[in-house]
Amino acid sequence: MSHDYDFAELEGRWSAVWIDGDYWAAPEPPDPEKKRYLLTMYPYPSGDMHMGHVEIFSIHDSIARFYRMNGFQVLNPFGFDAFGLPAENAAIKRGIHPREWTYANIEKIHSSAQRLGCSFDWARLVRTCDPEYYRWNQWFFLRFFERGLAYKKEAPVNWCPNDKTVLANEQVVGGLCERCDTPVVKRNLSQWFFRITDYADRLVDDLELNVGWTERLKMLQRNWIGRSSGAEVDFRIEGETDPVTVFTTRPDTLWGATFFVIAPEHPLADRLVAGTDKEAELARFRDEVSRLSEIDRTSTERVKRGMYLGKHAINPVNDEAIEIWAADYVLMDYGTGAIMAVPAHDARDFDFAQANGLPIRSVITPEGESLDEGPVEAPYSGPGAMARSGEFDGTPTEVSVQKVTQWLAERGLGKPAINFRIRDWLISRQRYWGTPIPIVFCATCGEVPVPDDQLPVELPDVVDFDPTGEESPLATAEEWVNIACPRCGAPARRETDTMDTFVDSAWYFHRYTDPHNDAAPFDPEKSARWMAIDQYTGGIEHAVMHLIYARFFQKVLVDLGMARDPEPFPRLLNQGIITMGGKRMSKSRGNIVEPQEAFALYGADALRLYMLFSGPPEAPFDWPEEGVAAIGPRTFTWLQRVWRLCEDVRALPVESGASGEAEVALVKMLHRTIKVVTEDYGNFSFNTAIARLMELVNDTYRYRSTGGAHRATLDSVVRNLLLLLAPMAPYLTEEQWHRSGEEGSIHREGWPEFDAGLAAVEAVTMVVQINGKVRDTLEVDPAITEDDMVTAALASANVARYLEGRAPTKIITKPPKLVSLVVGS
RNA sequence: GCGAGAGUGGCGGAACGGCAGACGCGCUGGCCUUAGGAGCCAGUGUCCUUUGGACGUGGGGGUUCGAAUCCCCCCUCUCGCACCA
Repeated sequence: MSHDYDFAELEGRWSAVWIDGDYWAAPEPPDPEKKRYLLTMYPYPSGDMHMGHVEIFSIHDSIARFYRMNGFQVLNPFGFDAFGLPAENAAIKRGIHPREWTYANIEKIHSSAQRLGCSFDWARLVRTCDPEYYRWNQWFFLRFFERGLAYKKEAPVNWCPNDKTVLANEQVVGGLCERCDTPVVKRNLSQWFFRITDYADRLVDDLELNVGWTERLKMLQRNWIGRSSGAEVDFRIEGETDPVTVFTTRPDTLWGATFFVIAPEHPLADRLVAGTDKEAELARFRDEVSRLSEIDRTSTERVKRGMYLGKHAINPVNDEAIEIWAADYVLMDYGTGAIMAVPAHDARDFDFAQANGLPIRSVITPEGESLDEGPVEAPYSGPGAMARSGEFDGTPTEVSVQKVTQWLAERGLGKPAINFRIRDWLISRQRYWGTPIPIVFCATCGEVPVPDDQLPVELPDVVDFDPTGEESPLATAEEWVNIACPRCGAPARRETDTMDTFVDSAWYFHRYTDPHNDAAPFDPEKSARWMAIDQYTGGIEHAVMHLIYARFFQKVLVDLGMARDPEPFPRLLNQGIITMGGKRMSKSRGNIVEPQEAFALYGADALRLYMLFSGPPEAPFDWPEEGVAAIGPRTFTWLQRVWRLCEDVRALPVESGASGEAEVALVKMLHRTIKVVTEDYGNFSFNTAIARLMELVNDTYRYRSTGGAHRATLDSVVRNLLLLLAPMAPYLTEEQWHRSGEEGSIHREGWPEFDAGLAAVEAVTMVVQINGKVRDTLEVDPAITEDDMVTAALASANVARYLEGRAPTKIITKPPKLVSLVVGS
């Protein structure tokens, strides 16, 4: 047996043992009290794993192993988010099938994850591009369709001219395509949507259940859903029979409405100008607006533009006739596409009123101020008392919104209303590599769902999957497209769009609980045994995509009777992103670092420790310029140091040395280490856990270098050190565990326990402060009384020197660590 | 513009109302070695001549016996939303 740390040899050997022995299989059924479902976001196979994956898998795997050693029954599954655009684009570039490219990458990541020592339950591996998986996407689509939660409508949608497909709102970031950064344009298309807006309220309310989410993430979702409550108010329109409804969060400012604005695209605009000389002007204006890009239109720098439509609206609270304008700052797809403009109390209305010489009337008086009779200098949108509002004058903001709304409702002029920013989830994609939407279009029957027993609708082997921009590549598979209508048998055509891949990831965590079920997506009973997920780990970049879609799906599953928990992942750990030169690591930027070189030079354990030691899991991590070489000095040499310590101890004669003061000190250090390292694991504070273990190793070396050789003490140190290190460095610890003659895997051992007496410190450093400045430190018994502390402090020569004979006017004691003396100057 | 978070040695980071800089990198020195980009041991915030002391956590103010930590203002950076009525 070699005595060197031959990481390559031992890591290869143990990896095979663990995998062949199915070491990480979750017990079935689990004990409900002892179960832990630990999930990490499954990767997209766009190549080999990169350092971002290495980081999150290192964190996640350490958590999983820690729980296992603490006696929990752990489900720790893995899979691949295998459908999607990059596969197709790569395939087009290389002239191969996306499937080929995808499976090749799955192989790479699969083997890298095993090489890294991830303790996934490999038998549960899920690949979303397998028909055995995606048939259930189709099955869910049909359930959604039955309940009216999936529907097709024509609407202006986000179109990425580069990827030649539509995108959901969540996939447009700053007006650019989330994947390729191309500016997105609007196109009017008939598309499939999931009715996520029906769940908007629950999605906001239930955020509170996610106790293990950061406030930041909850707020991100809250903002994205954008719930605002207020009132809908009906305005009569000159020359129209039906009133037009506006949405406002400030019905208390109704008396200050001095004009009325509708979106240029609003159908009312056409009717108002029909037959007047303004017809052409409106057409021109609308054309100008439509040619603006999303980015330009939403720029706050831009001057708001609009035109008077020549007609008036009647303010229902005072029957005042106010001008109706069309303006580009009012959006057709929020609220009702029409607003009442209150320039005195809304910055946008104020800007527009000033630019167009429209009247401005203040109707809210800030607290403690009287109504200003002069011209309004700036909009005031804060709270205050109502004014110039008839019977409501003096009503404060806290109650005015509610009172006015009620007053409107009683007169049939309006009602309470809630508006959301979130839009229905657009799930159609005009691309090949995805789940076919299981719908058939029949001339007589319309949209006909594919019957369950005909699922899966398998993806045909289309040769030309280059997107045309007009039609999904699936449309070229004539034999596949043209089928008989499942209802009437007449010739019909299949839907040729595929589903957004975020549908796949919206429920994959349920599939893991029952991955081989061929009669249902999963058995709800099996799922209920493991759900909800006890700890989810993954990137923050999914804050408003995957994490909202999956929460939505979960709620639908609850409504379908297939799930119990309202929230799927109440605890979520977002790892910090890995950057290189300050830029996010990504395939498209070409700054990906793959782990193979690190595996070869330093091994998986050193790489894992390097990632964990770099800082807290949530902190961003900039990959160093020296690259992989940084692993050497930071963690590889330390692992060698641990290795040598183990070998050194084992070479000592069993009867060597005698137990004395030095041994007791070392044992106490060991127990303190067990205590704090256990706490650190509990807080996912791996960097400090490693620091504590380094201190233990340093103390042990110091003990050896000063002649210490008590074998029994050292054996205990080594044994516990290995156990504490095992979740983070699974290979070295397993090897040394066996070299020490232990039976069985270290990863199936129980977590070490500390002796409270031994872990307690017997002397603490007591600080003596005078007027807040440290003047002396004394070693004292932790059980010291306050009186003894003061006595000891006053007995200090240093303290006496600073007191210069003066008696302290105040003495503060914080036993046993601090005495603070206050003296007058 | 609105909202949130963060600023600590040469570097990654500890501490989060009680000895600032744990641990590590880097650097310096010693030991060992035929040799070392190996290993072991020690030192390493800045300034002052010292035993010892002064200063020090982006800047300014405040609360407190005591502030990196709590509060207010400002600066810088990062992230999110961006005409959402």
